[in-house]
Parts: sequence; C-alpha cells; structure tokens
Amino acid sequence: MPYSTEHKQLTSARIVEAARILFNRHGFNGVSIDMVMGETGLTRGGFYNHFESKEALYSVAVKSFLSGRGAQWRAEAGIDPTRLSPEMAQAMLDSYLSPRHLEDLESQCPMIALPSDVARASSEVRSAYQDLLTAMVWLFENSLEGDDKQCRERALAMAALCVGGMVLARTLPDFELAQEVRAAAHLAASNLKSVRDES
Amino acid sequence: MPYSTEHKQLTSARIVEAARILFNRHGFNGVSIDMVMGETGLTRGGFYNHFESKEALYSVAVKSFLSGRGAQWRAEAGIDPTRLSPEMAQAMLDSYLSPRHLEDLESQCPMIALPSDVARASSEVRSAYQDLLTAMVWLFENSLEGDDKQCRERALAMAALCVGGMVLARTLPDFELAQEVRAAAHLAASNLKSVRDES
DNA sequence: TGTACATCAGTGAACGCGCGTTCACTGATGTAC
DNA sequence: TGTACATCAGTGAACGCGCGTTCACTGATGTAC
Repeated sequence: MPYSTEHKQLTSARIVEAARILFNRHGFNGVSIDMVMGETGLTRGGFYNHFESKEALYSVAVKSFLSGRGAQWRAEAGIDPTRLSPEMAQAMLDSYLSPRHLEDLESQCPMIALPSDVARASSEVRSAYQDLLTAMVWLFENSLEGDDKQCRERALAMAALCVGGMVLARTLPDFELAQEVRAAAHLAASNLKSVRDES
Repeated sequence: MPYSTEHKQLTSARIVEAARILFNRHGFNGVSIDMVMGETGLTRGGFYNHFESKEALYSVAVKSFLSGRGAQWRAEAGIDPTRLSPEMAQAMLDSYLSPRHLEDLESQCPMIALPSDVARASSEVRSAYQDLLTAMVWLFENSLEGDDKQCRERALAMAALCVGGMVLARTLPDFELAQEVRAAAHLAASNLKSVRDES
C-alpha cells in the first residue's frame, strides 16, 4: 500500500481549492486542467487519478464552498447557525452585500461567480449550486420572526437580492453604478427583516 | 455598386437576430460562428464581411434587444414609456417576473441569460449590458412616486430583484423552488412600489 | 535492520476535436456605355 | 434594350491553436520477509 490514503485525499483537497479559486475568477471555460494542476503544483496527467472529468471537479469545487471558505466567511461575520435571530440575518446581509465581497473575486460565493455557467451545466453541478442557495435561505428563514409563510417569502426575496444584486453589480463596468446597485439591494434586503402589511 | 446597401444591412440584422437567440439559449461559449451562420442560412466564411469578431457580434446582439424583442415585450405588457406611473411599474414587474419569462429561453432578457459570460467579457459587451440595466432602472425610477433619492433606491432594488431573481431561478434544477424564488422576488419587488418608513 | 517487491500517484507526450479566423475564389448584382 | 464590366457578398477549404482526455511509463512509498 504505497502512499497513505490521506496523502491522496490531501492532494485532492488541494486540487479542489485551487479549482474553486480559479473557477471563481475565470469561470468554467476560462480555466483549464493545466491551470488547476499547475496551481496545485502537479502536472496535467495526474488529474484523472482524482476526478472523472473537469465538470465533476466543478461540482465538487462548488460544494466545497459551504464547509470551506464559506464557513470562514460566516465565522468572520459572527454568524452562529445555532443562535439565529433578526440581528444574525442583518449580519449576513451586511457581510454578503458588502463592498468587500463585491471585490473579492477569489473567495466570493460561487453563486455570484458562476450563474450562467451553472444554468447550462450538468444536473450534478446545478444541484451543488442549489445546495448553496438552500443553505442560505434556511439561515435567513430561521433568523426571521413572524408568520411562517411570510418568513419563507422574505427569506427567498433576501436571497434573490443577495445573489441577484451581486451578480448584477459584478457585470456593470461603471463602478459607481455597481456600488449603487449593491447598496440598494442591501437596503431593500434589510427592510425585509421586519414584517409589514402586504398588498 | 453590386448589391444594395440595404441587402447587406438586412443580412447583418438576420445574423444578429439568430445570434441573440442562440446566445440566449446556449451562452457565449456554447455558440459557434457556424451555428449562427447556419441558422441565418449562410456559411461560415461570410461572417467576417459583417462583423469583426465573435465578441463584436455578441455586443451587438445584446444591444439589439432593447429596440427589438425587448420593445415587443414592452408593447405586449402594455408599457408606454411616455406615460409612466406606479401601475406601469407593476406591469413591468408582472411581465419580467412572470413564469412565462422564466421559461422563455429564446426571447428572454439577455441580462438573465448571460451574466457570468458578460462579467468576464470585453468592455464593449459589458457596456451593452449596462445600457439594458440603465434603461430598466430609468423606467422604474420614473414610474415611482415619492422622494427622488428613494425612488432611485427602490428602482435599483427592483431591478436587482428582477434580474437577480430570474438568474437565480434559472440555475435551480428544482422547478418548484425556482418558481418559489421567482414569486418571492415578484412579491418583494411589488411591495417596493409604495413608499414606507425606513430604518 | 536491510532488501526485494508491488502498488499507484504523478509525469509528460500524444491524440482528437472543435472552433475562431483567414483566404483564394465564385457568382450575383447594379452600372456604364 | 443589350452587353461588358467592376464590385463585393458569400463560399468552403484550410490553418492554427487550445484544451479535455488518454496512455505508457517512472519513481516514491509502505509492506513482507
């Protein structure tokens, strides 16, 4: 039994982390296996000892965000999933819709970086992406107070503002306008925290 | 002077229209010059009589939406840019965030179809995309009533909900969840129509 | 403790394919006479 | 009206490159004795 099994797992993890960052920055088509393996300190051929295809890597890289860099984000923002409250929801919004997140091409949430790639990808990739959204909505939903149905509606709208606002801001070449969109999404999402009478 | 200049313009327009539909459906990388020209009823080589590059075509195709298929959408939704009102804003939201728009891969707004392609494209493409957003925000902003600053903020948030909600819904493999996101975005955007006291 | 061995992570050349772009050519068209 | 001509939209073969994937090989490692 040459090489411990941990050795291989560690290498896989390094590949995934390099891939997550590269995909975030350059999109699915903008990244080659060569780039990923080069960044990991390995060479092209070895890739297929670890993953079946480029697309398989992609879905693992998206999934890795939740427990990896995403967990770090949550910790930094002071979010504790066991003690949810409207203040916690606000902390998430402040972090997600922050100027810092808008500019962080490497460690941003993959939902922002890759939406149109994902919309046309395999069902495995799409379900990895959906897992991220589901987790986000769950956090919002359980942080809010009030009628259940309304909590869910507001949580979903918050998620749409978070992801949508950032995706949109990211595409705009005019920096000022991009920040305006981000700030408006932040304000609108914050206002969703408290209940209001519906039309 | 062989071939009238209109002949060439008409051909260009046919190429652009075929491209718009194909890009909408398959994304930038999913479409080849061959496909576009084939759809137009021409062959590969002639393309460069009309456009400098694939990316140049892309930006023209995005721009073409506003006055082409987008104008048709507006007409069908009963939107008259010369008679704006909160009801007009509601009509836009109803149309943009409709189940029909979610399923219309061909004629959907390009802002929904292509965000992550655009975020990494040339500045020409990005500015074409920004033009669409600016037009959309302008319509919302001038439809709303109340304090100027608040009108703009609400208009931007509405746009973020429209584009973001649809982009997000489009990526989700679970149809029910996708519709839930769309509906929640629609509700939240509708609520932004009327003023409310801010925190 | 030291040595032969089996395993398999990693190497790097090669394959095959798609596709953006180029280019020499064709032929339909409008113009000049 | 008819004919020769110049133009240029359109053709389709070819080029060149990048990249996902394959494959025969290498060599580092842990194990058996």
